[in-house]
Amino acid sequence: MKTYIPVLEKTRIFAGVSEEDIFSMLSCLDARLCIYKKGAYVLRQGERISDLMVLVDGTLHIQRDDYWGNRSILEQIAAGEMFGEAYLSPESDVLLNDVIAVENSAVMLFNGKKLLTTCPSACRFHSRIVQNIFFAVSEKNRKLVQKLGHMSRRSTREKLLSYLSEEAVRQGSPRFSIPFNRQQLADFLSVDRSAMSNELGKLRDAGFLKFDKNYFELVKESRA
Amino acid sequence: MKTYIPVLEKTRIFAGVSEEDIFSMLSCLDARLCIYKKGAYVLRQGERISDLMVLVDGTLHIQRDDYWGNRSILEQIAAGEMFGEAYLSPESDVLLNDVIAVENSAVMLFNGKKLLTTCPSACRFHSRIVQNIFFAVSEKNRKLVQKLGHMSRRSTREKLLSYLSEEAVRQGSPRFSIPFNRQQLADFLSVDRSAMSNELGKLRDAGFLKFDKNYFELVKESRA
DNA sequence: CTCTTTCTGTTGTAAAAACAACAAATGTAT
DNA sequence: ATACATTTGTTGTTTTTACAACAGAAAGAG
Repeated sequence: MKTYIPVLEKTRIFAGVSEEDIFSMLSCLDARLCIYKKGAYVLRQGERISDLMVLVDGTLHIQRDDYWGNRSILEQIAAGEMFGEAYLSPESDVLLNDVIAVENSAVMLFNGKKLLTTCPSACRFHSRIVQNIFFAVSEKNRKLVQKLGHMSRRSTREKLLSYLSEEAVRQGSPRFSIPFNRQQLADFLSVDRSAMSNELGKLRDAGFLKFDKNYFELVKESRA
Repeated sequence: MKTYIPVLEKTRIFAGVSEEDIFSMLSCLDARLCIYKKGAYVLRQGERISDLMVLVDGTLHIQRDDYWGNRSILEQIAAGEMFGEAYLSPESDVLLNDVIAVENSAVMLFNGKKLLTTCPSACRFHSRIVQNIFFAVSEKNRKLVQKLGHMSRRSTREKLLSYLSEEAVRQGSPRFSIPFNRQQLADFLSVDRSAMSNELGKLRDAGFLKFDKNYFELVKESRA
């Protein structure tokens, strides 16, 4: 578990807290480490959780498969990011989504109640951490709204352009890589993969963008 | 402003705080009251805010009109609910959406910074309030995820059934009213109004549901 | 009450997406 | 290197949606 303290130091939740202080807080927060193989479920729809989780290694997808087998990916979690923060409230219901490991991953769990209530021992950074979590939930909130912005577009083309142009802005360059393959991107935008591939082809032919695998380049001068 | 203290007492943010205590905190939190006429903009896309807002009277829509005029309603805010909580973080960017009053409304503003940092005067309930806001953001988070669940459905029919069945669960009855008219519901689900009306007719004819205006009734035995 | 505006359901048409099936390209394991 | 599995692009068909236009119902104003 000690191995991952340098990772924790760089996470949002422990922003502004030194490695030694993190170490001293681990036991106070009931910290545990769980390892998941690629493809394994980390959490399942319908579960009830009360821990805050931090992905310290690997990649996760928060997703849901509906009754007919349509998968939709809500979010990709990268190492250093937390998840489950929205379920720390006492009145929160069961999980609505599955969380699966898309590659071998390690997750660190922290007792939610102890995180939110002042602990008896000397956790000087307690209020700082609560505020950090609050900001993190806020940020996730804004991300969800942004994603809703993509999803609310009517056509596959618009969804693609909405997502890709946001990604270009976010990564600060018209040339960027996305963290999805085609099927995953389709699941993320909730569209059909082949139809999306087709639309990508049209956008390329119309001069809007170039791409190779998960590498994209948006082009200003389109000869549409 | 005093008029609305009983309203504030019933809000999430002031849960567990008495009317007198709320009154004494108003000045400490820079409380201000703003009145908006039906149809007026409360906030506009691109603005930067640092206040937490509580709707004390009326109804608001958080929505966005895209370049081509397609409106999408992200959320309806009812009296007693707060908004803007996700923008209290220092690193938050400009607003992505408009907020408009769908009926005459009154909004109370609180200084975001003062809410999050302990104030010099005797605000005994400060940490309680911070936690309240945290839970509120978490709840909004879960709501957004739920809405994403509707939006990720492929067809108008599935979107409708997803939304309506959730509403039935939420209101604890297969008979319920929704807070939208047809155009607003279409904007909320990001579909075409006439196509949606058509689909509603088909669902009614197939025996899935009955409706009259914004009153709906889901039927178990469908003769589809 | 009458006029006007808004809201809702219906229909036909054009456009787009889902679906299915397949081939080419790429990646992986042995 | 070969065999096998996965990913991606392409095409044709079917289904669904968006769009437009309109008529009846309901609501609101004078």
